Amino acid sequence: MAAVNLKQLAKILNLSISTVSKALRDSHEIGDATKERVLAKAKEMDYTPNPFASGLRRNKSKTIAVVVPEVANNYFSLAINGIERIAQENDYHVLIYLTHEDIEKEKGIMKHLENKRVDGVLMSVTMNTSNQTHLSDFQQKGIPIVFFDRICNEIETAKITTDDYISGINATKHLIENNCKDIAFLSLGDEISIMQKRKSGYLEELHKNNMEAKPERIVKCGNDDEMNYQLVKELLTGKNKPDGIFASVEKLAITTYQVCRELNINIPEEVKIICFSNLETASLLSPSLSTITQPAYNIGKTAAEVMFKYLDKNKTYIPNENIVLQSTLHIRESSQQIV
Amino acid sequence: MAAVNLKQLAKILNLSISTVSKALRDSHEIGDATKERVLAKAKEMDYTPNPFASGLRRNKSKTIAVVVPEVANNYFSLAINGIERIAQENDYHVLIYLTHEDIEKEKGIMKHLENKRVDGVLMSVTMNTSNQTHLSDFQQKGIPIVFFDRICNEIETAKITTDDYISGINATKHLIENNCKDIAFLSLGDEISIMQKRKSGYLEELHKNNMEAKPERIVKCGNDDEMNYQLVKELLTGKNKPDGIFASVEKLAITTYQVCRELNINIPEEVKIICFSNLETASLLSPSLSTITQPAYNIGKTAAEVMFKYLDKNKTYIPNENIVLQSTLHIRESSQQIV
DNA sequence: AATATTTACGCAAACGATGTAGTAATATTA
DNA sequence: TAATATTACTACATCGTTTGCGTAAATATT
Repeated sequence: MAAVNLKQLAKILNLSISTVSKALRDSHEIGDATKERVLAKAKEMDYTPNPFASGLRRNKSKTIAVVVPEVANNYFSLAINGIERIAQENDYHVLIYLTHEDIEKEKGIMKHLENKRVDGVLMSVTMNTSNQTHLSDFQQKGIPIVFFDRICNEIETAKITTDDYISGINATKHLIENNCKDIAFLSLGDEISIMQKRKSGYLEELHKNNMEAKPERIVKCGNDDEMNYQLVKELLTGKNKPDGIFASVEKLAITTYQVCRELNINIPEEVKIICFSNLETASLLSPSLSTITQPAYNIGKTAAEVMFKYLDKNKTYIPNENIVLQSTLHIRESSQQIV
Repeated sequence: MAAVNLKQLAKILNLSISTVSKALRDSHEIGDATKERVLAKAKEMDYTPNPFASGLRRNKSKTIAVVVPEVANNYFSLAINGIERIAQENDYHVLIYLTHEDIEKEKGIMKHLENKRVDGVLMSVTMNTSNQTHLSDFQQKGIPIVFFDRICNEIETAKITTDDYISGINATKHLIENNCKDIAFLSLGDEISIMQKRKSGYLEELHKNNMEAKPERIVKCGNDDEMNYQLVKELLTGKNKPDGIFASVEKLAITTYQVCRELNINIPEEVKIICFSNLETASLLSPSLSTITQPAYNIGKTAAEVMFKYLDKNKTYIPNENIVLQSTLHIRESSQQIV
């Protein structure tokens, strides 16, 4: 029942503990015959090294943490998929922590991780993470962080993102080409990097087309779905409503669909919609939803690969590096002018 | 930079290591004044115990593992959400492992976990997990397992499920009431418990209505989406197609929607569809999708709660217990007769 | 005042694996 | 043949915490 350890193995084999340990790690100090004997017995007795003992001794946890706002989210769950794949390939374990967009929870989690429980952290920060001292403090402890998607520019390390600015331009351009004259941008807080970039693209493209960027057309949504619903409803109620909506994240597009359904607003006739999304059912929606789709799986995969590139070399310091993957534009019914 | 440990704390406080350790754990052996002094200094120096050292000493990892087929799946991601919540409340960490429906991967993961890396495992087995010796072997090592959703009946422990049999009956009944005469069941392998129960409900209700259960109407799908697409396409091609489809899992319903779109089959006019699903956008699909929705978050939450109930008492043996939560039927357009 | 008890702390042995330093025995070389 | 190198192993300290036991001083009991 109890797990077998080196001591027991050594006694049975009539060898010393260190010999057995070295034999299992294929050390040159041990003769081939002995190695085979040890390996066979170890397999027979189903020996696996105690991770706490070796972790303590070697100061390696063989574990990385993934810190994300949500998991019940198509983007993040795909990213986790990619991360887990690479971690398994590297014989690493993956701890998962959810912040639920709560900056205090994020701080608490980082505090919990400071004591060498993990060899590295892959993270996407909270929409409220403006101050990042808890992250730089964390780095000071000698544990590397790699950011993906929601990055923290002020922290020096590798950052995996998508071409949010270009995508913001393209999405806006597409709406304009489909005859939108008054485009609203549904944002998710101002703090985070991706919002700023997506919004910049939106503003830049409006500017390029000599369209006015009205402040009231930038709707700052948050983590409260009910409140978001009200905000979008306000936006779409009454005469003076926009004829195009660029939702910066998937859930805001879904909210918009729900509002339109309630208010009996026809998409795309009255208002056209496009959004960042990894929704599998985008093409099955009514109407099918135009999306900018991020390579979520690859983002996670890449983030993990970069992390292991440094962990393998026992480097705890990761220099600044920006890896940008491309999103793809999927034009569907929700954003197209009816001809 | 390097994390502070007990030895350093003790030296600074001019106390022995054991006194510091006991003070931090609020032992009665230590005087109040000393305790305060230690606590203050520990906080000041940002001390946190090394998890490997205490894990090794106490034989406790403060970690549970979640083993599931997928994470990019609305059901499992919600369940993980619930699990993570309870784990955080109990000051536990959550390791995540994905089997991708691969029984060999499942075996490998369990082997990895045998060495006391975790205090307990919450799992939903692979669709191919028929033989469960790797699970009973695992239990023998003294680490408790709690199953949720995809349970393993042969293993004695707590199991959290939903009322799949009743739901199977209700879904089938609903299709029959909406005039379906020839209902197909899209299954995901025969091995797993939930499939058997859902199918039993389906068969039972057919029987009750004196409807023939044709073997060719039970389509055994798998993990390969492309192949599933072909299977569903075959089912729906030609004259002799069913007029109702009961998809046992969400992704098969989505596949069915896609096939119907390609073949220009009208839902619900030509074929009615209902499925088990936690899809957030079910009501926004075209047509909106009728679902049996499982309380995924609560299932995860309950599984974790049961686990901690035993872990708190240092019990590694969890007796058989079946906790059944109720799913809810959401009737939408895809399954209703047009009047 | 003598003894018993409590309080408050330190010592040292674990937990299991790892790696350095040491030691016989054998092999190689001058 | 003696000196040196190599091989194949063992002993032991170490990682950072925890915890049973020991003990001196303070307090309580008779």
